[in-house]
This record gives sequence, C-alpha cells and structure tokens, in this order.
Amino acid sequence: MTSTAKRGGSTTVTDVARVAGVSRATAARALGGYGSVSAASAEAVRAAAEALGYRVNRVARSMITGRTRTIGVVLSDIENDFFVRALRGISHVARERGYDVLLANTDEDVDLERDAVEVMRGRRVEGLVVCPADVDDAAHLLAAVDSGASLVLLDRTVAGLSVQSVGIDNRQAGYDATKFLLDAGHTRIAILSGVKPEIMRRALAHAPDQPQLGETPAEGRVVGHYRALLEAGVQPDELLQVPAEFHRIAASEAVTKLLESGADPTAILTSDSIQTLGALHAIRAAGYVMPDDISLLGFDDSEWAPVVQPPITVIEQPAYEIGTRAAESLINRIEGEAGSPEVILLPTTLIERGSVVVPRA
Amino acid sequence: MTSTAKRGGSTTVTDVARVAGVSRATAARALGGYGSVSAASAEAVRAAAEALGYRVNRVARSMITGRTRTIGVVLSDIENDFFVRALRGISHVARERGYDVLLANTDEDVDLERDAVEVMRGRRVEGLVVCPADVDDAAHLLAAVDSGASLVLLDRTVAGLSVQSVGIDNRQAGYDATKFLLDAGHTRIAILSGVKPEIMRRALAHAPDQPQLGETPAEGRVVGHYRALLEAGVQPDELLQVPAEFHRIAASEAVTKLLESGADPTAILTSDSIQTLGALHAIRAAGYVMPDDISLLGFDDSEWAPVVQPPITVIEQPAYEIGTRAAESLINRIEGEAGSPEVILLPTTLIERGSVVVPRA
DNA sequence: ATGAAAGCGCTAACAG
DNA sequence: CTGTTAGCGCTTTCAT
Repeated sequence: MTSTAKRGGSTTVTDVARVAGVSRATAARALGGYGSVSAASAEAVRAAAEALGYRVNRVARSMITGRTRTIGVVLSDIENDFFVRALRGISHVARERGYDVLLANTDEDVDLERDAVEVMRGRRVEGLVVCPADVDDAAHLLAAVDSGASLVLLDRTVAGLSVQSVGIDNRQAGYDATKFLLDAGHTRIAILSGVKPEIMRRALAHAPDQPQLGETPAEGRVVGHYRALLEAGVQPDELLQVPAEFHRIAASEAVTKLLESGADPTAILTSDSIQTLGALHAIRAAGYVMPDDISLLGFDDSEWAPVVQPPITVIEQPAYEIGTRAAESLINRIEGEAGSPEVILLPTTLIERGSVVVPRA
Repeated sequence: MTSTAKRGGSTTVTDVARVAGVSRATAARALGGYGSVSAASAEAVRAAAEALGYRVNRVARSMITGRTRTIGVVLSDIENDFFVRALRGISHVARERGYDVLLANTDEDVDLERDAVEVMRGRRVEGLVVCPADVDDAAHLLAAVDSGASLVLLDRTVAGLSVQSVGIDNRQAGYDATKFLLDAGHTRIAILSGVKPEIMRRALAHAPDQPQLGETPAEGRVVGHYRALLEAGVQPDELLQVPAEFHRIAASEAVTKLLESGADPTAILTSDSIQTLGALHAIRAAGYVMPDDISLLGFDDSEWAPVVQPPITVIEQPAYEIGTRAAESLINRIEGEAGSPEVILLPTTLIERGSVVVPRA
C-alpha cells in the first residue's frame, strides 16, 4: 500500500491518477491545466479528484516551478491608519493578480525588519513591499536587491538604494500645507515633526528642488514647510518646530509644552492622524478654543476628522492607492516588466473643513 | 558544471557542501542545526555558507518536513480597528513562536473567504484564524475542520461548528452596557444593531442563559440588552432597535431617522467604533447637546474616543488580547495540544468618560 | 495525447 | 560523527 491516502497524508496526484486509471503525468496535466489531455481523461481525472477531495499541494508545485506566487509585506506600524489602508490596497491587488500576502509587522524595529526580510527570502517570496523602519539602516534591503529580489518601498525611500518606491511628494505636501496656512494669514505656524534640528539644517543647507532618496517623510515635509515660509518672507522660528513621536500622548504633551512655551503659534501642522488627535486634545486642555484661538491642519485623513468639533482640515494621502500602486508595480516587475526603478509620487488632497481660519489680529 | 550557483539559481546545500568539503548531509545538518556535527565541520560549513551567501530554501524544507510554519489569517474587514488590533496580536504571537502569517481580507464576502481558505489549505498552512463573514454559510470551514485543519474562530462562532473560538461574551456585554444605562436612570435606550426583528425574536423566544454557537455578536448583544431591560421591568420598544450597518454614514443616517422618529431615546448604544462616530455626528447634526440631551455608550474603544467632546464612555473589547489568545491557542493545537474545542470569552471593560449622564426628568 | 523518468532542494533513515 | 540513499509531490522533458 503506497497510497498516500492510506498513509494518512492528503491525497496526491498519484492517488488521483490511480483512481482515474491514467498516468501521474496525465493526471497532473489535467489537474494543473497545462499540456494537453483528452476530454475523456480530463473528465476521469476530474471525477477522481473530486471523489478523493484532491487539493493541489502548492508547496510541491513551488518546489518545481520555482515560483511561490507570494509577496512579502513588511510594515513598520500596522496599527497606523495609513498603513492599514495601504495594506488593504496591496492585499486587493495581490488577490486580483493571484498572489498571496505574507505579512510582518516590525513595530519600527529594524532588527525585526531584518529578520522578517530574511525569513521571507528564505520562503522564496517573489517580491517584497517594505516600509523601512530606518532609512539609514537598510543594508539588508540593499543586499536583497543586489541578489536580485524585487522590492518596492512604501512611504519612505532609502539613501543609496535605487529601487521602486511609492509615496507622496513630502516636500510638496509640506509646502502646500504651509502655503495654505500662510494664505489664511498665519505666520506663526508650528510644525509637529520629529526631525532633529541638525538633520533639518543639513537638509535645508543644500536642498535642491527635488526630494532626495533617504529623506524621511517628516524631513521632506519640514523642508517644504521652510521653503514656503522663506518664500513668503517669514523667518522660520526654531521654537515652532516641535519634535514629536507618532503617539497620541506624546504629541499631546509636545503641544502642551509648545503652548506654554510662549512661542505663540496661531496654527499647528501635524505629521499624521494620531498626532492630530494629540494636538486636538492638548489645544482643548490648554483652554484654547479652536479654530478661533488657534488653527489646526492635520496630516492624513481619518474617519473621525470630519466628526470632531470643529471638523479638521487635512492633507490627505491616497493611502489605499499607494498600496495598490506598490503592489501593481511589484507584481509587474515580478512578471518581467523591465525599466529602471521609478519613484512614484501620488498627489495629496487638501480637504477643507473647519479647523483653519484667519488668525485673530 | 552542476553547481546551482553556476546555473543562476540560488546557492544550495550541495554548493555549500562542496566548498566546505563535506557531504551534503553534513552540510545540511550544520546548516539546519539538527543531528550532530563536529565543531570543525560546522565551522567549515558556516564559512562556506557565509562565503556563498547561502540561505535555506524553506520551500524545500517544507516539502520534506511536511511543515510550513505558516498560519493563515482570514479577516472580514481589515480596516476595522478591532480587527487590526487583533491582527497585531496574532502577528506578534506568530513571530514569537516562529510562524509566519499569510493574510487575506475578505471585505465580508463569503466567496472570497471560501477562495482564501482554499488557497491557504493548498499552501499547506498549518492552521487558520478566521473571522467568518457569514456565520450561516460556513460549509467550507466545516470541511476544513473535518479534514483535520486546525481552526480558531475570531469574534464570531458558527452554528454546528464545534471549534476553538476567541471573543467576548456578547450577551454579557449587551447586558452590562444596558444595565449601566439603566442604573444611570435611562429607560428609553436605543440600540444600533443590524439584527433583524425576526431573528431577534427567535433568539429571545428560547434564549437559554448561555450564548449559542452561530449567534452573531450583534445578536448576542441585543439578547443581553433585552434581558437587562426585562429584568429591570422596562418594556422593550422595537422602535428603539435600529438596524445599522458598520459604516459611519449608514449609522449616522440611522440615528438621524431614530431621532426624528419620535421614539425619543435618552441614550444610544452602538455596536462598534465606526457606528459610534456616526451616532456622534447625527446627534450633533440634529442639534442635540451631548450628554445633556442624550447619552451615548459606544462599543469598542478607539484613539479618538477620549478626545472628542464629550469624551465617549465605551465598552472596550480586549482586541489585541483576543488576537494573541487566538494565535496561541491555534499554535498550541498545531503543536499537539489535545483537548476539545473551547470557547474562550475574554472580559470587556466599561471605560467611563463623559458621554453618559443621568437623563433629564 | 500519453507515459516513463528525472529532478527541484532539502531532510531523514540507516549504515558505517 | 559522517556519508549514502531515498524520497516529499509535483512539473517537465522526452519518447512513444
């Protein structure tokens, strides 16, 4: 008895072939839908497969074809609205094109990211979408690309890594946001961004017009912010640049300090939706009335933004589409599309609601 | 030249063995960390592997060991706060125990769920965590279990499917929520739940104390809600049971209609955080002042709940822990833990903030 | 159109 | 401790 079924395993082509009365090759052809099989054999095989509850073993198939039809997705913060939406986009496209998604969440930990990439490569994923936890520590990504892996970066780019990426033009977004606030009459605009002053000064010192690889979204936005300020003849004030993590409480504390510092902003610009929430909280806790006492321009849209009081004006990133584009571009490459790596920048949208008004004289 | 490297593939144990000057078996043992290998061989192999950039092919390993160290996670709505948190929990435990997560999002579509489960079984995942899109249409899950798959249900249970599940006691939660409102003095409590009146009447008609398999969370909560009402001698009013989907706009419209209907609720109980947002919006749009004119008790906590005005009192589900427990219980079973399927019910927490007050006389 | 045979890269028995 | 051998389930020549 060499039947796999009898040995307790799942049924194999061999089993199906025996029941259908054909050779393994014929059964496999019928089952896999390749080569040519007579209608009679095909039917016999189909019937046998159904009777036995046959299900192809994709591990074995991958073994021989060398293809896994799997893409790895490595995210730095799965609970962030932006990434969840992007993930949904990736997931949608992957399904449509017949790929499965292997997911890893790194919680912004580069070591976990390294491990995840390593494991996924061992599993022979055909490509990777990663949002790098640290744009300055990405040797593992470089190594992956060097050895021929298909890689698409999400949201961030990495210095020295010439690779496909999908995101927004952060400098432009920072510029637009600031311009919007300036046009409304604000000149004392605080920006919640974790960029260290040194780094920012460096970015500004030799800032060409084009965003650079390896510049974080936060840095890019600050650069755009400063550019808009300078263009409008407004002298940037370092007191108004407030480093804050992407956590509600941290952002709230940062804003509280800002408000108490005497820096006296008339508007605040955040870097993601969770910071916006923190800012909202701090502003109210400090006894300010929004938008009369202070305006708030949020980054990233969210379900609650139109509902809170006042509804928040935001710069929306097309997160879902960033995901779909990333997946599409990855799969196109996997399936042989040529071309040098491209940086895809999707447009942001300013959604006016009620949190930005003309500042008081 | 039979070297795989020379043929353009990735380097294999055979390559490493040749360079290290040992047999394939020895190289494999050193590389895989099984069997016993002399220190000298181990070092030679290690060096060779490093030089060649060897990386184990897990597909091949799975082929022979019959193990993939992969769990499939099939979620009905990946953008829902609750599921994202659960997913993070699952992902965390999976990583800790050396498993990878294959993710599928079904957007509440049973056909996609069926496909996803089929594909995952073909990929030989060792177990599945699924949140069934339709508790009444789960033959594919039954089939999976029958053929020996390890399965853990998340959030929902399925009638006739005796299988491990992790969630909360929805009847109790509905009861607690309602009791809380009753104790505050409310008797006209509206509940946003998509349960059709027939189904609900049936559930109530022969409602034993224990929740039943195949009862949806929404149904369970309504049952608990009614029980609390009856226990307090309050006559349930069907006008106050408002079917509403889990979408912000839909929920908002439902509440608007409720408010205009003359049903005159003094409190509203929602079924998830997105509904809470919709309710919040509708209440304000109708010109009601919260909580003075009407109280709101939300289901599921969220980042924004403490920030909006007034901060929302909620029943919190331990979403992250539901995820970790699901993954743990699944992996325990995969790794041989015996025992009959267990329904794990985690406690909810009522977080008092400011949206529930004593109703006006 | 079909079958026989080879082999993907690895692990597992079994000798030695 | 080490090497030889076999084989996981499938696809893919290559004949027929």
